[in-house]
Amino acid sequence: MEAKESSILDAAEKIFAEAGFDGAKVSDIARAASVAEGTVYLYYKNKQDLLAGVVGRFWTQLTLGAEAAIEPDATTREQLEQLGRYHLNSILDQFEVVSLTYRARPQQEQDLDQVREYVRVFDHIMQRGVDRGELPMDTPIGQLRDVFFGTLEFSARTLKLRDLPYDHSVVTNLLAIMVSSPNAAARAPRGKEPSNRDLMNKLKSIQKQLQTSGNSS
Amino acid sequence: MEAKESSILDAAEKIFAEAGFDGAKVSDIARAASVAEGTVYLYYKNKQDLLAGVVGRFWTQLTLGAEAAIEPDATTREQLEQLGRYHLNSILDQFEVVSLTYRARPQQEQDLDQVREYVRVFDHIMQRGVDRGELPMDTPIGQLRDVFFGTLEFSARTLKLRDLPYDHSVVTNLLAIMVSSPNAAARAPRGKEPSNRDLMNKLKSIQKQLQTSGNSS
DNA sequence: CATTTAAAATGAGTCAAATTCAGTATACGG
DNA sequence: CCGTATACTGAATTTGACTCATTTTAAATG
Repeated sequence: MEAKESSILDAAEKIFAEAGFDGAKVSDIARAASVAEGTVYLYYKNKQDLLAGVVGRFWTQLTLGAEAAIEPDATTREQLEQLGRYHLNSILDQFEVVSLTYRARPQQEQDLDQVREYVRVFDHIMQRGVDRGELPMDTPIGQLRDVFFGTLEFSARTLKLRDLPYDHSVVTNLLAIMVSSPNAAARAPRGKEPSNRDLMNKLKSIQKQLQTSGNSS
Repeated sequence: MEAKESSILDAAEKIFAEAGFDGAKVSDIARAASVAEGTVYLYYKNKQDLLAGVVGRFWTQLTLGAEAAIEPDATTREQLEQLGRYHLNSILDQFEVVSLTYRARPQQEQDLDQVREYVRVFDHIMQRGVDRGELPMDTPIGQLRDVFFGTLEFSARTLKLRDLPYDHSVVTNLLAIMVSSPNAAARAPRGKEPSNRDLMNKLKSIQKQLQTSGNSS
């Protein structure tokens, strides 16, 4: 049965989440799934592998959710905000499973495939942004990805530690940092250097002046 | 003996680092420390506690090293760069122990005290920066801390994954983002938007043209 | 020194789970 | 209805953390 496998995963997710990896007994998981202990081992090589199954499914779901949460024709910045909001919300919500991700990646192994796939959602947004020239990229995408996910994950941990709920300012501030805000110039009139727009305007006016001058001569 | 305790820690660190927490047998650690298995339990309540000892010692060392790596009268930005460089180097260097930190923090528990202490090094730098008005703070320090450590940790993971060595650009770019860089404008001439310098040059050339035109007429 | 006593160390034995596997049940094609 | 393959079971095995009765070491005392 196909359904049995997912019933085992459900049971495992529940037990792992409430007891942690070490605290969860395979026998408990088997019981919760209404299955004999040996049956679990027909579907998963061992307890580690079972955890990988749970965690992998979680990240796959997360990828689907993220793709749904992003409006295809929003600006890059808006999309990043959508992803950021979605990501932070999700990992806060399922903090236990996220933490278990580290346990599913034993000693020196590659990341889970499903995590790598999830991360691609970010890469696609950024790539599109660069292609369209919406982003003044002076940092490689790969590095910005670490900024994005690293910051959000650590922020989530901090919020959990302090028992605080989702805080949108985390996402807002992160984006303000990562993407030099489109209205930064308007917001920050204190810089001593003139903005490009200022220069461009002056340039246009001089050009007009030049044309006029040329015509008249 | 005091020395015996640290010899056990040394052995544990070695075995944990090469075999991971689950792979490490207490009997192996005992053997490596030239001590009977029971003796380990005289110093540490259990295997978890032993791991906490190893990890705690690591972060304490890291705090000392960080304080030594920071020049007291450098600017805030310089200090952040020093800490960033030191941090990234260290966690790359002892990646296994850093990873074990997650295992030493079982299910929902507070961070290790030693980690919290380490993090204070960052807070002090930032606080001083704010007090002196060197930083245009529009994001709370707590959030910037998550940006700083989150980014560096994820970057380290990425580098390890790709088998790459320390990359200073990670620190540089992080700082460029966190602290609005003083020379950012001058450094990035390649964006599709013309840089200020480009505009300024064009402006100057047009102006010259205008003058010439004006003179001739 | 010999002797007492406390502290430190030992390692064989206990025990809780993860994992295996010989045997049993179920389903399905002929 | 039978034969066979597949799915399932749970008792038996194995592994390794942890305990504790016993032994060793070291310091204090006379």
